[in-house]
Amino acid sequence: MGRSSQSKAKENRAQIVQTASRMFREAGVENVSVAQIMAANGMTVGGFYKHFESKDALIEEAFSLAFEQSREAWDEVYSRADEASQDRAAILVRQYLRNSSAKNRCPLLAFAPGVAVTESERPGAHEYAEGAKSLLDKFMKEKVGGLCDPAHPTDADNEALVIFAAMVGARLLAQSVGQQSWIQAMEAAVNMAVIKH
Amino acid sequence: MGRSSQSKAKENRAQIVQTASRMFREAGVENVSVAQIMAANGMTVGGFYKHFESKDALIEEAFSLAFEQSREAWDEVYSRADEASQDRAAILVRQYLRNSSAKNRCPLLAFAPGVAVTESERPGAHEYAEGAKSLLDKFMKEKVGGLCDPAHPTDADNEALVIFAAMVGARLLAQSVGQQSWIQAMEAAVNMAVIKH
DNA sequence: TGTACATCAGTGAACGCGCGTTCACTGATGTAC
DNA sequence: TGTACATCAGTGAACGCGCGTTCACTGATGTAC
Repeated sequence: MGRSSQSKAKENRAQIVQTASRMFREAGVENVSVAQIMAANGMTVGGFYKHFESKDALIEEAFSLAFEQSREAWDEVYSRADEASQDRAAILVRQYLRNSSAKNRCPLLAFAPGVAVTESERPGAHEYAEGAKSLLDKFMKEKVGGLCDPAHPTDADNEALVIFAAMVGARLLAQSVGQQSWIQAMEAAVNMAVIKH
Repeated sequence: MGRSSQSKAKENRAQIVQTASRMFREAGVENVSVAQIMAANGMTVGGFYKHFESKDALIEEAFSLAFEQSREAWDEVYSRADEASQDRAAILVRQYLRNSSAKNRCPLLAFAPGVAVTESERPGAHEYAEGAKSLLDKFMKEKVGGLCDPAHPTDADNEALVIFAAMVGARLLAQSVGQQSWIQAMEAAVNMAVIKH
């Protein structure tokens, strides 16, 4: 087991980020060790630092990748939705609320900071904020046809913001409370709201 | 420094739970050690296990206390609000969104599980779920005059659920994204929604 | 009330564990001639 | 093309650290007489 070729090494690096992104979403950043990530790729822990400066650096890349893939998934939902049919944003919301398996967990929730700490202290805080903004932008673009001016939101902007916040909040509460009837009521409620507006 | 009196010991125990509840909300359960909690009460770590079986047991009590104090705070907001004036739930929502200091952080967010794990694995999961349900119950009671049947929600139930979810989701996104203009827009949006309905 | 003893709240050092990180080493890959 | 050497991706043991927990000990409190 000596050196890998440059192309293989590059491939390994990408694999590590992808695996970490998945494992972080499934179990949380704190509950996944560097050694576990390497083992999941059939490697040992020592080699990790040939690719990354630290675990925090990996967290940043893994966060960015997770949000990127979420954006792609949202685009796919949009593209599958019949252009002429009902509100496409409503379809996204429905998908979002349904799709609560561990593997596909939304990074907005999986990486959410339970507590707010100074940005420099929390690894990946910058990437999380950027990713959250990008998903919100994508939602607003579809819902109200473009980014609103945060300083002067229109009524339509505000309605869309509420639905976005409710969508995220509903899934947070649903997965926490873990009572099926409440989850269904939450989903029905958000679905109703998104259709009405 | 020998034994404390029984009443003093009981007082110390209550202080530990109160201090832990505050520190957990400020910095997160994972980022506060047993030794730190004891030091904050002017004690050393060894005595902790005369009061609690484990850190997990303290977490459970601290969670319950935090939710209990949140319920009391909500009651106080309700009682201060003029009975005859506008929607009292709207006042609560406004308070909730404004009150984002670290010390008063809502346990719904501070203790939110970023990832869903089996209930037995995550300390305090039961207390969190119960606390979340109790706050939702209190909100629904004020907003639609009583607990709705989760299996057959009315339209008013659904609207209240959306506002509750949006309130929580908005604060989660606001503290994460940390961009003041977005926070204000989020608050304006939720305020508008709660007043309209 | 006073005395002798048992109790036990609190002490602080030590233990065990998992984690992030380091390091000397290996051997296949890349490169210069 | 072949050969000699340098490079460096990956290995796996070891280190340092913080944490939850344990334990022998202390001495004021509680209790029995």
